[in-house]
Amino acid sequence: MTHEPAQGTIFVQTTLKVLGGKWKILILWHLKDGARRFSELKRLLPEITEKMLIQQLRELERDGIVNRNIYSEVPPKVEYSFTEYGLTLKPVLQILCSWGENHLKHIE
Amino acid sequence: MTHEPAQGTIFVQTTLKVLGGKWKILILWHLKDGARRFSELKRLLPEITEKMLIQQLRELERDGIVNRNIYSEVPPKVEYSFTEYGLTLKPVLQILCSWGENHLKHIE
DNA sequence: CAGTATCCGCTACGATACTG
DNA sequence: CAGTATCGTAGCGGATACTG
Repeated sequence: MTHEPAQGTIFVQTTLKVLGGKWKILILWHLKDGARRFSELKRLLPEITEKMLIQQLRELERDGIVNRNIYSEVPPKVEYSFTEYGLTLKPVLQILCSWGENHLKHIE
Repeated sequence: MTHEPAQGTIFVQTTLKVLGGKWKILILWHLKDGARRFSELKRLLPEITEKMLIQQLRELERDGIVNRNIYSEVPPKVEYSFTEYGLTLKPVLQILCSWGENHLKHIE
């Protein structure tokens, strides 16, 4: 499938709107193999602040990419996972990863 | 090819470093079908300022993604195009575009 | 045409403290 | 554990004017 540059611009921008933000792609990367608890994500992304983590998760939730599953326990437990629709992003994540891997080899 | 999440993080971050910046992906999108002059890119991206355009082009040049071809004419003519290595990004751009196209259908 | 050079506002992001 | 609530700031990006 080929795209006219003019039209394609809109499509690319759409994707960028959903995946934009400093942390979203990285968050999704850590969700791609299964659900993660809030605290797990914090541990996996040591640089991120709680504020940013929750903010970006909320936006991904609003865009229908991730689910927020609340377990009514004590202590509280919340897990984030891909929605079925969110799974369509996996090839995107995969190619971003592969390109980066190749680029590291290329520049060393 | 599957990646361990831990390692993969580095790869994804690498890609993000190269493609990061508000305009880079869009600039590359317009270069993907052939060389473009500076003024063409300005016209194709009406929202971008000259400063940002040149800045992002320079960074892409430094990363070996695009070539800057100067024609010693009057008036001056400069064309930007993918390097051979930069062409490896085309599949990435293509998938970002396709996903966005599908997402637009999905949300309407 | 293809840039540079300044100046500056905004907001995305961070640090910290607190809560159900 | 899983969040809120404030407050503060760096630096990304915009506006404008100028140049080879």
